[in-house]
Amino acid sequence: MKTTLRNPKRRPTHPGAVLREDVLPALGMTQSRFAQALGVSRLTVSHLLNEHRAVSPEMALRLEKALGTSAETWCSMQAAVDLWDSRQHADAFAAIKRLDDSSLALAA
Amino acid sequence: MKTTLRNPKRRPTHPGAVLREDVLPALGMTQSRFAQALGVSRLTVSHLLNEHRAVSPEMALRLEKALGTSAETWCSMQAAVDLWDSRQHADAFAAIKRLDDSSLALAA
DNA sequence: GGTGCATGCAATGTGATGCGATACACTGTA
DNA sequence: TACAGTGTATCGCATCACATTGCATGCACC
Repeated sequence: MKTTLRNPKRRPTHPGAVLREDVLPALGMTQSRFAQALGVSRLTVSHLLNEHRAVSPEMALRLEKALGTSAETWCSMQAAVDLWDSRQHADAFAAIKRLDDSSLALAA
Repeated sequence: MKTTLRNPKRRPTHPGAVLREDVLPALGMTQSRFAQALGVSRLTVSHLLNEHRAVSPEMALRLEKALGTSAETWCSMQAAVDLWDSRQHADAFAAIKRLDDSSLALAA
């Protein structure tokens, strides 16, 4: 195997999944009312819950204010997904070689 | 006080500052050669070093491959800056009110 | 069956942004 | 003087978050 610490090959949980499976059911709110509470359109919530859109920093702050959860948490979850997705086509970075202290002086 | 754990009120360090003040000097590389090593244009590096551009997930992976530092670290630094910036005009979210368990059932 | 609500999705427009290319100006050094 | 390194401005391109409108489905209730 190539990777990694724990959890080899699964995509990290999308923040939208948490909202869809945990938060909204716990609140007993519809997407429309949740969207109203956040001050965004129904579409924005729908896209987010279906993992068709990422949590933006502003959305993270909205969730923080509405839910009391830290915006950092939402951003971290989103960043994990973004990074995982980017890693999937890591062949784009295959040509990048390590620059360590030994390579710098010589690489003139 | 409104916030938070330790809350310096200072803008978090931009990842570009780390590259500019620590990484590049330690490597003894010019921006142009660093850009070559990363496989991006000179402009991209320059903008990043001057904090005119954010570290994208792809750029974080490039830095990870070239420097050996984890992409998560770069993304976390960037997310901290983004969140701090968004918080500066938090008045945009002032209308959002807390949705706790007490408000849900009644809020029909 | 009909009505209305909740949801998903497509199309369109706007603004922001990451990136590249080109170009120009400034600075320091050979 | 000439060149390398850098900062910055402008254009063009692609992506994306978000709003709006419209349309479709599924479901509950009358």
